[in-house]
Amino acid sequence: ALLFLFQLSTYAFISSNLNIEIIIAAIAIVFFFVGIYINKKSLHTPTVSSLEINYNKIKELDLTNREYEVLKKISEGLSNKEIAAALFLSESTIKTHVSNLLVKLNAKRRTQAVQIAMSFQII
Amino acid sequence: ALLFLFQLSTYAFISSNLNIEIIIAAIAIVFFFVGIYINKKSLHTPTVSSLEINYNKIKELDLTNREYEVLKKISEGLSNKEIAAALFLSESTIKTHVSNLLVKLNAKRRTQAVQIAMSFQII
DNA sequence: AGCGTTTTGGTACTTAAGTATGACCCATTT
DNA sequence: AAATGGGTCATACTTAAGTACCAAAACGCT
Repeated sequence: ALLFLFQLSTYAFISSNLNIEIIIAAIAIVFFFVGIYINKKSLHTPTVSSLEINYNKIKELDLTNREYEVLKKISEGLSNKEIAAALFLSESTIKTHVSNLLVKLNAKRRTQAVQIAMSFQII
Repeated sequence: ALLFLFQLSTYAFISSNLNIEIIIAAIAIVFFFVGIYINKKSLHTPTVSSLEINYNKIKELDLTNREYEVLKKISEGLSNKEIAAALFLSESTIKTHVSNLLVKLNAKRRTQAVQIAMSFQII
């Protein structure tokens, strides 16, 4: 893509009879933004990795889909009743999931579960 | 600086008798790296700020020192009893602080308080 | 069809969290 | 000296959270 852009620039210069300054400016601007684009791509990998979810860890912890869904809702600050309403389930079911969740995350409380989940980068 | 670079490019082209492709390539490369540099500068500011604590927001929320200390302990996943032990206070005192904290953060639960505090970047 | 797991839900219980109110101490401000 | 704000702690109460145990429906898999 870069090579194509470069060849396009050369061709545009040879074939056109535009002002030299304008051609140079155009090339400069294009490659300026190409630089920005490439840089953003390469930077996003390490930057986002700290925000990316470690799916392997989720499997390693043996969290089921529902348990993980509940975990995310807990981290959003929802009560069991609110989670139940959000997922169209009974509060009993949420309590079951939460209880299993705490065991798997080795947490005593939901607040600690959130803390542990963040340290594992699974939320 | 950018304008200077641009003018330098134009001057280099006019005064030299180098191959056109080489000139274009040189300009492309230079501005490509200028783009990377500018992008890195502008990206680094918000990246770091997302990890910094917004002390103005703490004042704005009218949180006292103790309330803020308790908030941090809550975010670490500690129970009221554990916070009391950590700060050498009674559980009653912690409950008072937590209650005031929830009002000031407009939260219904401690988990929500953590979520709100994170969104305000005060923890 | 049978097996294991997931998901769901219930009852009964204990513990933690959160609210409301009042009181006291201490330092700072008026 | 009196008022103010921060911090401490208590009692009494309500609500939420969490545990233990059980049971059944639902799902994927061989």
